[in-house]
Amino acid sequence: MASKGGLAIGDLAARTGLAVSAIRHYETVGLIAPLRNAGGHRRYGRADIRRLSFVMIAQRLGFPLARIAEVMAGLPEGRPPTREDWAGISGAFRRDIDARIAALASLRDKLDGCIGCGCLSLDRCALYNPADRAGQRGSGPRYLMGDAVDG
Amino acid sequence: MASKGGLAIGDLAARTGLAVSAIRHYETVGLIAPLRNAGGHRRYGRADIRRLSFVMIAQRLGFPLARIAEVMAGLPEGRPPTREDWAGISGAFRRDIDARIAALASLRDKLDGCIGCGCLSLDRCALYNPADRAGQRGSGPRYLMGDAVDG
DNA sequence: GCTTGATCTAAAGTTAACTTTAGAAATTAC
DNA sequence: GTAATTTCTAAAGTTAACTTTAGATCAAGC
Repeated sequence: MASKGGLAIGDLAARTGLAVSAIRHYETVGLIAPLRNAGGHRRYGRADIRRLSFVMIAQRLGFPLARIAEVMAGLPEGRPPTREDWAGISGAFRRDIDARIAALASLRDKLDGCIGCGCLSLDRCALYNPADRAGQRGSGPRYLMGDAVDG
Repeated sequence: MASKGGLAIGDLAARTGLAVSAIRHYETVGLIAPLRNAGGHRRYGRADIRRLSFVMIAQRLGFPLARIAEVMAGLPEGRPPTREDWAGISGAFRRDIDARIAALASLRDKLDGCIGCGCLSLDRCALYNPADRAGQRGSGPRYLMGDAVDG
């Protein structure tokens, strides 16, 4: 492992638990920008471990990579990010999480009400309130609130 | 619109707000099983509106179609489901939702703590606690993180 | 110095949940 | 009884987040 010139992608993978292919993918979507050595191999620095850590946390919280990249664009370019930098960008996530929790709780309560009364009909059910139905457009997978559900 | 022999797929789409293509897709994944008329066109009954309603609600709650199909397999085959039938299967979702809310709240608190203290490091951060990491799906070897890395 | 082993790039495959397209047949409207 | 509309099937396209594959090059161990 090259330690003076930075970590090789395999080393970074071992440290973060991510797959090498995943790290390369994060680069293509703009989450990290490693240097290259003479032979064209990627070399990562200490700050990159932290960046990936943050990506992993944000993902667990249910944020798509595009959103994470957006938020991480707020980190400084030249210098390594400080604790304050991280705290700043995580604030944006906090607000999102709080909103998602509230939405989930509200839906749960409505589910109870609707199923309980047996309405389950489009004209009256609170769950169908059009005002509630946020952006439901486009194709591809829908990212709904909360963590991934597994059976 | 054919009303005596059941609803046509377009009528059902109009009533539920779903796209015709989506309804057909739900059939291929086993969520509904309409009859066919002499010409081979799908005919839906009143119970199908309710089934789709439930699917839409469950989806908004973040459940994948496969899971919804699993749960809906608990509905009766021969007779139309009663309110009790629906209440029974929605109970499974309720428990899931409550768990997800709790998980989100816990993650939010840990995010506050971790970012606040600036640790964001694999060895100590509560967010990396392997015990917390529930559904890690997908293929490929996922390492469990635990190796001390950097302070 | 040679043989592994790691990395490189680019492209294609995967899963979920659909949509879009294409050509044909059934239904409805007038 | 046409013309217009709807529906049919099957296949391919879309998005997100990756993984897999293939062929080539770089780096490391002995």
